[in-house]
Parts: sequence; C-alpha cells; structure tokens
Amino acid sequence: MTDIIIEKKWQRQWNNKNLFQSNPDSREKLFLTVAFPYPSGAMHIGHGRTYTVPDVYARFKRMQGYNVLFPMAWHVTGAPVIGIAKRFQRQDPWTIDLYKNVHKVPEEELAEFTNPNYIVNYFSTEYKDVMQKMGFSIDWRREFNTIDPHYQKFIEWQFRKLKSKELVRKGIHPVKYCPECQNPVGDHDLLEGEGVAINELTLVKFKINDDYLVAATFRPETLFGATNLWLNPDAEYIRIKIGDENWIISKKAFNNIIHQKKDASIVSDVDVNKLIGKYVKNPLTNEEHIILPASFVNPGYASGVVYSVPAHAPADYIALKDLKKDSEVLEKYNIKKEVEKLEPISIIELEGFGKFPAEEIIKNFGVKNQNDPKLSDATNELYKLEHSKGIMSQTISVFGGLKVPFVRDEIINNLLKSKKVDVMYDFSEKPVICRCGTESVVRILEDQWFLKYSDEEWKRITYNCLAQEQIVPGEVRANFEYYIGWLEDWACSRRIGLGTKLPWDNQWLIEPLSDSTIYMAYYAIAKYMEKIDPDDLNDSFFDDVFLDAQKYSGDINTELLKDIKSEFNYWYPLDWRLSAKDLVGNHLSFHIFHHSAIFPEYKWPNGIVVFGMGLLEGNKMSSSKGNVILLNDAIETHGADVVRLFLMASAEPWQDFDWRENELKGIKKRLDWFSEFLDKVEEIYGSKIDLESYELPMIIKRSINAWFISQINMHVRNATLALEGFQTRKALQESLFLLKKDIDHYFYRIEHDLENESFKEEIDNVLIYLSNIWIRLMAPFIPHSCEELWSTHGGLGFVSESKWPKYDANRLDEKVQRAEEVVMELSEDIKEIKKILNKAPQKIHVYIAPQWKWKIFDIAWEVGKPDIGRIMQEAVKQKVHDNKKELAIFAKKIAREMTKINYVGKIDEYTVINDSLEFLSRELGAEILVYKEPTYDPEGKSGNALPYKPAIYIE
RNA sequence: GCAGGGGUUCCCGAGCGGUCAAAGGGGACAGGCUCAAGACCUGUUGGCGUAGGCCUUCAAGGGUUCGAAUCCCUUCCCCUGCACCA
Repeated sequence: MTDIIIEKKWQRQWNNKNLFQSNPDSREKLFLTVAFPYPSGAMHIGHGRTYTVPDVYARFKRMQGYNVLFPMAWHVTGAPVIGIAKRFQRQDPWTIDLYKNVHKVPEEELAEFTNPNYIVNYFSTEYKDVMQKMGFSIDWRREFNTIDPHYQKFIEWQFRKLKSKELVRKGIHPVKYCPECQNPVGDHDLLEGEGVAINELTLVKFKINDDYLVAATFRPETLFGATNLWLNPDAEYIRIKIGDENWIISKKAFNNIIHQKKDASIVSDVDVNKLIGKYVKNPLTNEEHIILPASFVNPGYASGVVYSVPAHAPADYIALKDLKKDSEVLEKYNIKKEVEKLEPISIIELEGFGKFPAEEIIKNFGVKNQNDPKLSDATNELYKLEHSKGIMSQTISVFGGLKVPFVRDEIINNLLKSKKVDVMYDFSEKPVICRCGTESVVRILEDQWFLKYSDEEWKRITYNCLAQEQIVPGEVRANFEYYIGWLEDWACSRRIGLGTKLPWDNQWLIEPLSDSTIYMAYYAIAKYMEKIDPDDLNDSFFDDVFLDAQKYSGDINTELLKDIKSEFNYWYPLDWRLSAKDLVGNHLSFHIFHHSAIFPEYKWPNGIVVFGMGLLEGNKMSSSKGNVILLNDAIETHGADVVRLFLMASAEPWQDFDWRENELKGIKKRLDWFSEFLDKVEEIYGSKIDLESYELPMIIKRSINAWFISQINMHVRNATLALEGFQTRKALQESLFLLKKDIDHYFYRIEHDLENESFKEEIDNVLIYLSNIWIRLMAPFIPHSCEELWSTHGGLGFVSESKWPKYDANRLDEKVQRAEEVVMELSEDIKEIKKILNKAPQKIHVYIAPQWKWKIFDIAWEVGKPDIGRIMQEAVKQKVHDNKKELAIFAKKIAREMTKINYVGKIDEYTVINDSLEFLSRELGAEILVYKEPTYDPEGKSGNALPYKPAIYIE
C-alpha cells in the first residue's frame, strides 16, 4: 500500500526530472485542457474527479508515445470574491464559519480575507498544492491567472478583435440589484430568493383623462378579453411622470420602476377611491372598462394595477364573483349595476375545457375566494396550459385560430411600436433579499455591452465548428446544438469584480465567462511571458502569433517571437476540452463561438468531454451547505492513489459519481491486493523477480496458461479502447476488476500444478509477463503505487515514461478462452446434477460430441438463422451423417441451442478436458473418465453430447 | 413549459436484438484456510426440479420479431440545465 510519504517521494522525483514539462518536438502532440478553477474556496473531491480525468488521459497518451501538454491556470475574474471579502469586512458570522470549518482556512489567514486578491491567491496556492499531492502531471511552467497583466493584454486583443468583427454591441440589461449596496447582486449575495428569475412584463397603458392607468401583464393577448381593471383599495397610488406621459401606478411599484425608467418622477398622490367606478380605454380594442376594487391585487408586484380577464384568469374570475356578492362595497362605490352586467369574455380555446377555463380550474383546485393560497396554483396551471395548448378563438379578428405564444409576440411587437405598451421587469418570486437585509429590485443597466450570440452568421460558423468536433459522450451533442440555437446576446460587461477592463469603454470590466473562452491558446505561449514586458504585447503580436498575420511591429526580439509562434502552432488546435455539464449552455458553447469567430478553421478545437456532478453519500455536494469532503482531507486519510482510483472507478466521467465511504473501503482493499501481488508472485517464483527479464514462449504447453495469456491480452485491448474514449470506469473494470477475477481463477486452477516442476516454469513466466503488463496498465490511474512497484522489481526508468502495453493479437484466442469456459461449464453442470441426485458419485463419465455434430454446428453457424430446413438441406448435401433420423432430431434441437452458445468454431475438447482432469476430479470429488467414443455408456447418455457441452453420466 | 438523460435482480450499477436469471462492486449467508479473529479464496443470494431442465422477472400497458431488459408506441415516475453567475 502507498502512503503519503511514498507518494511525495515520486512527486518529487517527477518534478526533479521535469517529467511533465512539455516542449515541442518531433513526436505527435496531444493538447488537453480542463476548465480552470475559480479559487474562492477549498478544493473538494468533486474537483478531484474533474482534474483526475485529464490526468489519467494525459498519462495514458504519454505512455502511448504522444507529446502531451496538460497545463493549469487560475480563473480569478469575477465578483464572488468581492462579496466574500465584503462579508469578511462586515465580520459576517455565517461566512467566517464557512471558511473556518468547511474550507478549513487557518485563523491567521482569515484575517487577510477582507482582501479579494488575497483570497484568490490563497486558494490558488492551496489548489496547486493539492493538485501536486494528487500527482497530476501538469506542466506548471504555464501557470497564470486571469488578471496577470500579460493575460489582460491577450483579453483586450480578443475583445478588440470581436468588436472589429462587429460581434459586440451596446444595449440595456435588467439585473438583480440592491438599492442599499448600490450594486448588482448575484445568487451568492442573497439571503433569500436564490434562483429567482427576472420576468419581463408588458405594461399596458389604459387611457383615463390625461393620465394612463398602467397595468402589468404576462399575457397581453388577453387584452381582447378584458372586462375591467382592478385596483387595491387599501393601497396607495401615485401619479408619476415618464417622458411626456403621466402614469398612475401603486406607490410601492414606483420603488421598483425608478430603477428601470430613469426619467420617472412623482407628480402627486392619487386617491384610489376616486378612481373606482371610473372608466379607462383599452389601447388594443378601444373598449371602455370600469375600474373596480380587489384585495388580491398586490401593490408591491409589477405596477400594482391589474386588468381583469375573468374568462381566463382565475384570480379575476373569483374576484369578480366575490365583488358581485359584496353588496357593501358595491354600494360604497355605487357600482352595483355596472358590476352585475359584467360577464367573462372567452377568447382562448383550450382542449378539455369549456368557454371559461378560469371558472373550471377554480372548481378543480377548490379555490374559495380571491385570498385563498390555492389561487396561485390554479393560476400557474391555467397559465401553462393556455400557453402551451391554447388557440385564439375565431371571434378574435386577425388572430383567430392562431397559437397563443405567437399571438402574444405579435401583439407585444405591434403595441410597442405604437407606444401603446411599455416593458418592465420583476422577479418571478418575492421576496429577494440581499445579504445586507435590503429587498432587492430589478434594475436596468444602460450602456451595457453584449456579445452578439444571436447573430445568424456567427451561429452558422459555430455550428460548423461544433460539427467537426468530437463530443464525449455523444448524447451531449444535441444539447450543444440546442444551446447554440437558443443563446441570445450575452451581457459581457460588469461593474464590479476582478478582471480586465473593456479596452474601449473603461467603466466596464469584461465578464468572467467572456474572458475565458479561448484562453487555451494562451497556455501555448504562457511560459514565455516572464521574459516579456506586457506593454510589448500589442495587437500585432497576437495577430502574428495566433493568426499568422506576419505584420508584427514592436520590441520583442524576432527569434523569441518565432519560438513563441512555432510553439503555438505546434500545440494548437486544442485536442480536448474538458468541463462540467452545467457549463454546456454557457462556457463550452462560448468556447466554440469564440474559436469559430477568431481562429481559422484549422485551429478550431477537436473535441469536448463533458463531466457529471459529484454526490456525497447520495446527496448533492455543496460547499455552502457544508456537504463536502475536502480533497486534501481525503488524500490525508486514504492516500492519493486510493482517491484517484475511487474517482475513476465508480462512474464514467460524464456520470454523477457518489462518494461513499463504504465503497471506498472496497477500493482500498483492491489497491492493497494489487500492491501486494508482486510479493505473491515472488513467493511462487522463489526469489526476487526482474520485470525486464522473462521469456514467454511462443508455444504454450498448458491450456490454462494459454487461456490466461489470452485473457490478459483481451483486457489490455479493452482497457485501451475504453481509455481512448475517456471511459475510465470501463477501463478499470477491464484492467483491474475483471483482470483480478481472472487472476483469482488462474491461481485457483494452477494451485496444484505448482508442485509439478515441469509445469512451474511456464507459470513463472506467465506471472512475470502479467506483472510487467499489469503495472503499466494501472500506471495512469495509480501512478505512485506503480512507480514504487516498477522501481522495486527491476523496471527501468519511470513507469510514467514506459510504453503503454500493446495487446498481442496472436495471444488473444477466442477458442482458447471458450475452451476454458467449456471446462468450467462442464464442472458446473456436473455439480448441478450431483445436487439433484443428492448422493456422492463414484465415477463421472464424460462423452465428447462426435465429429458430425460439430459439422452441423459449422453449418448452422454459416446459415446464421435458426432455419432448420436449410440446416438439414446443407447437412444432407455435405453427407455429414448417415443416420437421417438422428440428424433430423439433432438439427431440430440445435436450431434453438445454436443461438445460445456463442459458437466460435471447433475446439479440441478431449485435450482440453484431459488437461484439466486433475482439477476437475478434485473439484468434483470423483474420478473422471473422458470418452471420444462411448465405449462404456450403460444409460445411453452419450447421445446428449453437444459441441461445448459433453454428455455426462454419473454413477 | 423547453431541452437532455434515466427507471435493471437486497443496494450501487453494467448491459441496449440471440452467448441474459442478466457483468462488476457492496451487503447478507454458507464453506475452505486459521488456535481464533481479520485478510484471502470458493460457493449461494427469483421459484421449482431425483440428469445439465423448466417457469416467472429488467417501471406499466400494447406492438414489431423465429427471438426483446435491449427496437417502436402510449402512460406513470425520477434526475439535470434553462443565463449574466463561477
């Protein structure tokens, strides 16, 4: 078993020999990168998996002879650490506790965490340390972070490039915003309301005298069915001035709207009671609607004004019903007559419902009145149904028969053009509360910059780029296609955070996902940067290095420039990009977008591998909830190789893995078994073995040895194929678990052969042959243990630099493998019969199938289908057997048998069984007699003999 | 709602037209080894069976096929993502 001391020893030696520093040479290259971490917290086992996968692949490819580049850097751009630092400044107890107990930061370090730069530096140092403890084969000379001055030059170049291609535009954008902190807030910064979305609502301006009563809606198509407006009589309303219009909205709504309509100002208070009973004009239908009171209207949501569509909105329907019954209110406002006249207007047809779906859904949900909490469920349900399945009624002139979503968009667009409606934003759920305790609002940021992912031409080349990439696993390709189509313009500038300033508009920082789309190219040149003054990195430099513009002007020495450029051209394009599946819709898609926009086609990335998530004992891992195991702790308790092995064996990279302490024990046992295996071999061999010197004869004498060698080669072949496709779990199933099972079986079978000198020599050679292959096969997964075994048993150099085992097609023999199965199946069958007979046998007679039966199997195999007619025809033609009756019975029988037995051709069963006679008789506790011809067959059992299935007679 | 992925024997999980009562691991049980425990190895882990067999199973229902856990349709259930955030 490896302990940390041994692991450290090998890490030091790899480092001393610069084993993983990759420079261009004559070998074929392989360049892979994995999403760099955002170091705002400690590394946990989920990260461990993310970085072990590329490491295993890198090690595998290196052993195959590729010049592999596996670099690493730090993504420090962004706002979260700013928020964290602020919380430390405020001495927020929750944050201090999180960093002390979950991230396990020492007390004296925490004192410095008021500085965001300190935080990212602290954690990137820690990440690097843990990555080295994991034994990752990273070329650390290329390490950088995203606010290095050199890197910032690269980002500036990239953005100027995109701008010159007109892929960046200016616009406005709604964000969550804390009025108290005067800053946009992300989910991390919230006390309440995590994951709440921002919804766009249409503001419908209902004319009333010289004012507009402004109602908000998600469903402007329902304007056709409006019957009245609702105001909350207990709320305060005000008149505001927007441009040259006066709007009436609730006072609370103004607190929100002021962040969205810059020029809005309060004009006066409005007495809601005086509005009720008055009429407004519908901007779409020009009908007049009465204003009525309703308590369900929330003055804090949207504009605090609602227009009523009782046929299709449950709240409106039930509010109207409530009002009709409320004689006190009707009298108070003197609106009795008008209200009595009001009836729902049906405008949307919905399969399964009648004219007034709102009425039905209220009944279904058992909603009692407008203040019933079930009302919102009913509303959501009907909203969804009408959105997905609703058709506008034929009574609606131009839109009759059209689908609701289409009509909605049409109406919004038309009314926006004629300025009859406006747009506002509000949260999908409330409240949304900032960590400072203030309720957040939706604010519109102006002069925001966008990357134009909606651009048709850009989408088109992005699709082209995707089409020529390999995607692992293949199912994710559809996801990419979907996201590339779905992406709209992306706000790529930010006010706060660490990062690079937008080169042409200094008030903005470049958004963190936008500054990490093509940075893989930067790895290729990063190791040269310490020799260069960042000010010399002008656009002509990057144009020349990355795009071969050949127009460099600046102070960088020509030779150096040439080296940099040829290094980039050696490594690029990127062979594999690895990242988690939640980044498919943003980072990985952006990665394709930006490569296709900036680089020529021959530099486009070759492939993407998408990862799953990590679970801890069946629950989602989450640092903020404390449900994590730090990678460093896992290494300390189990050792890096155990951790690596578990992470690679428990699930394929794209599946979710589940860290279970219990399963980990099994992995640890398995690794110990592997590590001690060589001792076992030496025990059998009788002295120390030398991995480099053994001789495996071409002709293997014993069939069990031939079988074992064949199995080894099969596992080598399968493991190699699996690794080529990043299937680490499958690769380990083959190279560790199934191979071990075969080793167990082999030992079980040869147990008694060891006493026989003439058998033992072959066994010794087979075991050293196996050891030599096995250590190399396991080296990418558990490099420390393998280096240790390799060096202590005569391996030359580092196993990390040894050749990946190549499977030997001549040693992989299906028939040899099937023969062993025949022996084992025979043993099972005899055991089963013994069990049924329930008495100890004296002698067991085994009859091999006659020649003609094999011939019929050959024929059946040729035919391929259980077609008795054709098998018979062919058998008669070839005269395989004289006895037609026997032939017919047999042909009939094998028609079914054939599909079950995995036929690989004739096997010399007589020899194979005789070779295993000793084993069988010991296993079965009786003397075994094998017959080619049934010379002794008192019960006529020999006729049962089939190929692969000798007949049995027990007495 | 949209998109993607799933529902497999006690549990986790492979399989994705015949070699499937279904890999591998975990757990449980029995046996071997051992003074004993652990470790290790062997076997059992759907039911029936006095000759290697038969019957019932892979969410539910229907279909295609000589043959389906595997293909098609319908239904039910579960997971993930849906943006300004790393």
